[in-house]
Amino acid sequence: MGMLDERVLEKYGLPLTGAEIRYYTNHVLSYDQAKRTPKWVIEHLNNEKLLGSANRKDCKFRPDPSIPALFTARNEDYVRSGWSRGHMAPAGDYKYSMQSMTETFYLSNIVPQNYENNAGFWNRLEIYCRELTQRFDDVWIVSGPLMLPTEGTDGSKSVLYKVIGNDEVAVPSHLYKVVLAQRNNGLSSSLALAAFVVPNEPIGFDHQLLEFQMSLEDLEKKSGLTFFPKINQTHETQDLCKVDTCRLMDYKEFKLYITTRQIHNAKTLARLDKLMSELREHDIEPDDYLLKQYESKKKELGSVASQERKSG
DNA sequence: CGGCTGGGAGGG
DNA sequence: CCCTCCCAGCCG
Repeated sequence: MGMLDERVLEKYGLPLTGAEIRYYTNHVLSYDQAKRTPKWVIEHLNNEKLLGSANRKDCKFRPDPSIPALFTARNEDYVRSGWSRGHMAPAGDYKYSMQSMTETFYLSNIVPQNYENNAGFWNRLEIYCRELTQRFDDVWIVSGPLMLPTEGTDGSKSVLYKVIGNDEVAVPSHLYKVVLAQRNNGLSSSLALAAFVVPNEPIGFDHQLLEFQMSLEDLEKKSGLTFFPKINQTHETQDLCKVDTCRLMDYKEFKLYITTRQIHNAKTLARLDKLMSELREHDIEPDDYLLKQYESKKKELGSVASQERKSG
């Protein structure tokens, strides 16, 4: 009887969610076909993987070719929507592989993210995660969106989220990141873990990362996900923020970091001068590395200018 | 590092 | 004609 029912029930198949696990060259994710965003994205980092010359300027955002057209997000959904395309597995984690970096630009790895949050606090959190590879041997990171409920004036709770574009891509209220770091000591190893939940809004330099730490259990309850299920429960997992800094760059450190890269990418001498004067305005002392980049770029652009004068 | 926009070239 | 691509230039 039961067997017969099953056959009848499944005669034309059971509903599919599209949430099956999807494998890419160096990241893995589960996709939400209704929200047009990932549910979670996992990646692995070590110090070697951060070396290389893959460049995000050679990449472009595009629909994930493996996701059915009916369920995919498109660039038009994001452009002029008021929301930026925020990577979950960051492009900057894939300097070693052009193919891997290209795949992070698939919209299956992207959520609508507040511009300032993306370029600022979240960016600094990603930089901190990369920095962990200097002090740990292996780092695993799971990132994704959350829609957390808010409480109304009558005490009732509801989940309310915006959707953008014709494909109605869901805008998350928060983003989470679970960071697992392993240090090898000969035959044994130690684990440290922390979970962070960050509001999808501008977060200034007056906030510390620790303010956004959440216990793994609480995040699991809110997200409906079980993270790193193969961690041995009897093995002690330390609080990452007790064994490491969980400190993000402050304003001056960040400005110096950004300006160094802007100098590296500068294409005119006027731009170069502007960047240097901005540093002075903000009372930020250039370090040796920045000055070296500056001198090198100044020489390069100077010679280009003289070449153009000769040919023109 | 994280992003967006405008304009021009070129193909259908 | 429109659309796509690429590049310059811009911002935090």
